[in-house]
Amino acid sequence: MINAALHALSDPTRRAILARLALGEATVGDLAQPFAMSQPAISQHLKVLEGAGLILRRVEGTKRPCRLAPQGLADLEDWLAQLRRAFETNYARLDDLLTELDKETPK
Amino acid sequence: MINAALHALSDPTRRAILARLALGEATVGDLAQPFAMSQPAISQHLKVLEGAGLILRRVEGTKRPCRLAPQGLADLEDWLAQLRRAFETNYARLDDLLTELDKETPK
DNA sequence: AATTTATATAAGTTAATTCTTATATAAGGA
DNA sequence: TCCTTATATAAGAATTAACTTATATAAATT
Repeated sequence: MINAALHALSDPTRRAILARLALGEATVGDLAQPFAMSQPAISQHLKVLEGAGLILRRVEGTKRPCRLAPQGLADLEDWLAQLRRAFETNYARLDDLLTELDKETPK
Repeated sequence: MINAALHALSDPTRRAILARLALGEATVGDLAQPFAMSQPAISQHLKVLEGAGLILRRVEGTKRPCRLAPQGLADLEDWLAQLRRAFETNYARLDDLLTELDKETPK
């Protein structure tokens, strides 16, 4: 799932869609409007975001209002936190060592 | 910059490389070894990671030891935290709205 | 019932990505 | 110096991604 999430987030248009959704629910039309891009293109991006668990949609007549899915960030946060922990436990010594090496090579 | 970072992270091989580097410094050869992939392929991934500010390299004779770039990690965390806040505030607001709607529709 | 509105899906195109193999470069060791 | 090791770069092939236009569907409006 982290793969789907990061793939979804790697596209600037999709990130802009998320930013817009942070302001509140929006329909596909609302979301498409600010972009110089066709409606199907936006629908395709929304499918990717939904597949990654980053947005939710409901049915309201012919509209499909979208909103952010807070749970969708959890896996990504876990992954990043894990990377951070490993980094912290394994790099303390290395950083000191590299600093020392720098001092030994003055100029 | 966040664009380059997220693009870099969208590839599973590159994420695996970062995970390996979280355990400590490694040369290109070290990094290539666990993968069923040629050395040039790994070098190309490393170039992407370096360009995204996620790794640092030093020169040590003919070797090029790589390590995680603390700033790259920090920037990512900041971005993700910001995204999390956006997700949460929107969720809270929507929650309030739905609660209000509930009150207005008593049973 | 016919038309319009909101969205989805299909098919095709172009461009970007990720590999490959072949080759270049530069430091280390015999 | 010659050979080997470690890595980078170039060029090309295969795959995937991100668009497009055309069309389908289903609810809302007239």
